[in-house]
Amino acid sequence: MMSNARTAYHIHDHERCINAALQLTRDICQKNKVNLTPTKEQVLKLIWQSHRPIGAYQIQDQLARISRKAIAPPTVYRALQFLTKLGLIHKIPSLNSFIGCPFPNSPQSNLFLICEKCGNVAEVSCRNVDYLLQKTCENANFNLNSKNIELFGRCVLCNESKSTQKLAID
Amino acid sequence: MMSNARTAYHIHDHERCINAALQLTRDICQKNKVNLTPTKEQVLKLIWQSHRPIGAYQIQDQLARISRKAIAPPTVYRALQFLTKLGLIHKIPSLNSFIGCPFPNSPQSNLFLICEKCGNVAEVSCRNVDYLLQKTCENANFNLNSKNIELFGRCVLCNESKSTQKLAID
DNA sequence: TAAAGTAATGTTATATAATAACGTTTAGGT
DNA sequence: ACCTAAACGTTATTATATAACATTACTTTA
Repeated sequence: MMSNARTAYHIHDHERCINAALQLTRDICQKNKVNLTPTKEQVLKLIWQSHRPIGAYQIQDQLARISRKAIAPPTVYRALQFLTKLGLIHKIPSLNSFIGCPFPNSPQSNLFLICEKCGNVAEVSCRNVDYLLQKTCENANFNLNSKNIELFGRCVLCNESKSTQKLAID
Repeated sequence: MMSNARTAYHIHDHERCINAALQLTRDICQKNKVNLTPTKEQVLKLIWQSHRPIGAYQIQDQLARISRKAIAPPTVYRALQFLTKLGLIHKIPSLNSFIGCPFPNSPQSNLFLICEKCGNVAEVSCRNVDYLLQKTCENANFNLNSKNIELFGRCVLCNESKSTQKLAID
């Protein structure tokens, strides 16, 4: 089982998350012989600014501020599509927003642990879950292709500190 | 394990699905002492017209045609919220659309089996999956509240007939 | 280096989904 | 008949996403 819950939900050196994501991204782009342009890299960085998913129009705003010029939605959505195809980011449909994938090379599909209090999202990649869902689908004669698994609840930090809201990242 | 995959993905007497849903709905409204108005009942029927999820604006169109007057989005969204709160319908976030719940009384949360070819969606309610996800969350110190589990693939019918597209309902 | 080709980005407009805020109607209860 | 609360209507707006086409920039080849 792979998970980034330990880091995502605790105070940590987030620069390391960003750098790791960037390095992985460059590797994967090279491997796939696709061009990671400055805009796309910037979008990835913006998505990785925290463990909270971010909406396309928030990205648009921030991108416009950074590049000191107007950015139209298609620019953002193109970058998002590019990164999504490579498995570097995920869309969380119920939040209409996007999050960086901590282990884009994982063969399993991911569960999203979405903290309803602090908004941080961790990913878990788990063979057992994959296997059971596969079996469940087989029972229903359903040929499984892909999954979106969103789990809502409270992360450790938010659970411990009922009253005072602490954020792992802000 | 409860599932409506057998009916949803096969040719069947859909009137029975509709009637069962209506009956359950009336019971549940009575139990909860809430008022199932004609509009809300009509929206439920429209959602249950097939096993394919339907968008709010499709509902709006059809409702307008049936009632021979203009219907504004809030009317539809109010009905959708009402029905959702009672667990009678579900939103499928990745499709921005709504589907009738075949077993609103189930204690487990549901998996959606979404056929990418014919668009029909079946639900599966499964203790094992619930249990495993609960355990997985506990491992991550995550306090699970609710889930949205969307599984994409091919239903039996669409899998068998690779070329000719058959629809269980149309 | 010029021309041609292709990838990336810009631009404009529009489609689609959802909600806010407030006014009006209507069905029961007294 | 009058009051109340729920439901519904109305208007406007916000949020999310994409289509279609123009322009730029980068690459490759002649």
